[in-house]
Amino acid sequence: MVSIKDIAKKAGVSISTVSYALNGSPKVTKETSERIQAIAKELNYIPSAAARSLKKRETKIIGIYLTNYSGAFYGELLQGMMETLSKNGYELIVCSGKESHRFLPERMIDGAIILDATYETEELLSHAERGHKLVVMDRRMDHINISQVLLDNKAGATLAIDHLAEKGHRKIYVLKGPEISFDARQRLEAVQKAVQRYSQVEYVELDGDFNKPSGEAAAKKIHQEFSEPVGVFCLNDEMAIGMYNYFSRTNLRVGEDVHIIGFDNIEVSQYIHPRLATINYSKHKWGSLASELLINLIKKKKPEHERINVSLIEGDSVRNR
Amino acid sequence: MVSIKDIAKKAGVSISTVSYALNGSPKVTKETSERIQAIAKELNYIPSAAARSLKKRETKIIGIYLTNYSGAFYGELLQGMMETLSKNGYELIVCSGKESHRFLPERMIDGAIILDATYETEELLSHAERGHKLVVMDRRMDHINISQVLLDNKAGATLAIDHLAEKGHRKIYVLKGPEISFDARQRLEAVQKAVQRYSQVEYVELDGDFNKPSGEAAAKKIHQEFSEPVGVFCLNDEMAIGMYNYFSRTNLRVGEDVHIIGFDNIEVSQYIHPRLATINYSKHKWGSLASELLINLIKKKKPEHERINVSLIEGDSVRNR
DNA sequence: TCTCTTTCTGTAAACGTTTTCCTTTATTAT
DNA sequence: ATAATAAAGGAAAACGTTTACAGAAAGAGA
Repeated sequence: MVSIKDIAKKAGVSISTVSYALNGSPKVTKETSERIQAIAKELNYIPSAAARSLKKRETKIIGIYLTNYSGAFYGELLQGMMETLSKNGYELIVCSGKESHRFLPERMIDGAIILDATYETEELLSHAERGHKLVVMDRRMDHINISQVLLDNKAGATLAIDHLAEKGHRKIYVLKGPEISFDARQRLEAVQKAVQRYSQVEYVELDGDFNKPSGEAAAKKIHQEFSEPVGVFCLNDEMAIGMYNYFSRTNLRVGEDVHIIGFDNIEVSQYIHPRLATINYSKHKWGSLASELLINLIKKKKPEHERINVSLIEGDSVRNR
Repeated sequence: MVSIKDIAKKAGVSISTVSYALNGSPKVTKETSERIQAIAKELNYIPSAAARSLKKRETKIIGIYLTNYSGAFYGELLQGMMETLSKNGYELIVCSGKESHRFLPERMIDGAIILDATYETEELLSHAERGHKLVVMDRRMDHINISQVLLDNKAGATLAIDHLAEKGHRKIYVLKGPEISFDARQRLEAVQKAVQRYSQVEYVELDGDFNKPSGEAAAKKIHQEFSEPVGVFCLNDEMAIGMYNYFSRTNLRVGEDVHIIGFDNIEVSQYIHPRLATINYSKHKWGSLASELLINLIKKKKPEHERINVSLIEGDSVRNR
């Protein structure tokens, strides 16, 4: 491996001069600098990331922690992150797998964005305490080294319940999410508050885990006790898709007997039939804002708390009762 | 930052003993070893990834290069990679963005899997020449440091054309992919060979770029010159979805007037109506096999060339003429 | 008692950079 | 001619590990 030492030898200068030249420092003449650059190119020199980051104590890489890469959802999010990060000279690496937790404390990365409910808040806190910079997208945290950008889950859930109620539904199921998910908890909380405003609606909670099979299971339950048209708020679209799967094998029709609204507006939602009513928000903006806050934090700015707005998307899966 | 030096001081031993102890070397007594471990924990010691990889010349991280994270497709693929990699003590990082190209030569990562047509073959070759280990999934390369695992595009494309022909279609459109894509080129080549076997079919090529809008554009063209039922082979599912979008706004019906078959079997394909006929393969296996070959390569084994099998999935988007 | 092993621990070099602080040389002012 | 200043480059320490090698202590065999 050719190092800065080899260049120095060949150029007849010291390694410090080479380092300065390669980093465009004004401490070295333009001529020597150019000569050194030429030699570096000629020798096919490539700096060692390890050596540099050992010395500089930075890597110019930031990590995003995800539970799973489950398709549709993350594409836009990551795209948004990438854009603002690379504008600021950073690279993004997607970390997954238990071992990748070491990236942050070992300083493989300069900061991290967290969207992984399985990452213990305790652990995050201890990282922040050591001086690492974080942005959380999936929990509330208050710390000098942590910014947060959360979805407006309450507004979204309220929008969904109101939509069902306005369409005349008197029996409303809510398909819950996993207890571990902050978004699920917030949405459920808002739902419970919202239904209180409609004294005449019958409200039933069903267990779910944000995955399709739990949607199918819940649909089965609804099917079994079916007597009149009902409304269903699935706390995410994924489970709503599961419901579609189940009902397609029955005599119950979505948008006629069972009126479904989801949350997230994932890609599939617009292609299924009937179009799924859902709560939408810009995943791209969510990602880019998170990155922006992280960069600010690294630049020693104050931690910030932001919120992403949501809106209702109507679809034929919810119609008048 | 607490380093092994601090531990050594506190334990009253030398730094080498600490290093040995922390790495479980048999050169140090169990007692001292345990004592040192305890002190390390107490001081909250965390090794420096940079220092270690500078010395050991390895990072235990491998990178996957992707053009874009476009949802549905990559989820399973990455999952497959993660599983086999973490079984072998490696972490996976997803690299994207022009700057991330430096990860490999700078030895941020021990090896890379390539699925990014914009990565120049020249560049890959020069990396391999320097001794870096690669697995390519999107091109053919022969080199002592490069393994490859490719889809059986030819079989897939042939299956698709045969399916349309068997269903009695006499006019067949093929919606091509971008010139830069190896998969697109291979599929097209196989199509051209396959249609020759059906002397009575009229065969027309349309330009596409693997994205939805190009599917819509092609659909428009088909619509304009429509006179009788036709078959269409979209070289990927994404473009087929684009066609559905277009035709849903016309009087032409998919599965009746326009018979569409795709390639990839992405998640959406099974939810759109009518179900898209397509060519399927295991993305999970593709990913895990690629990882396996890379690990073999790193272990100084010989490069290997593997192929992923494909199969036909029938759907109501293609019916008898 | 002496030497030879064996077992444990320490010394120091190395990995490839960056950066602080010097030294040399050339330039200008006096 | 001399001193003061500026400009360009070099020496060396530092970042935090790993590891080849050397050394010391202790027990065993003669």
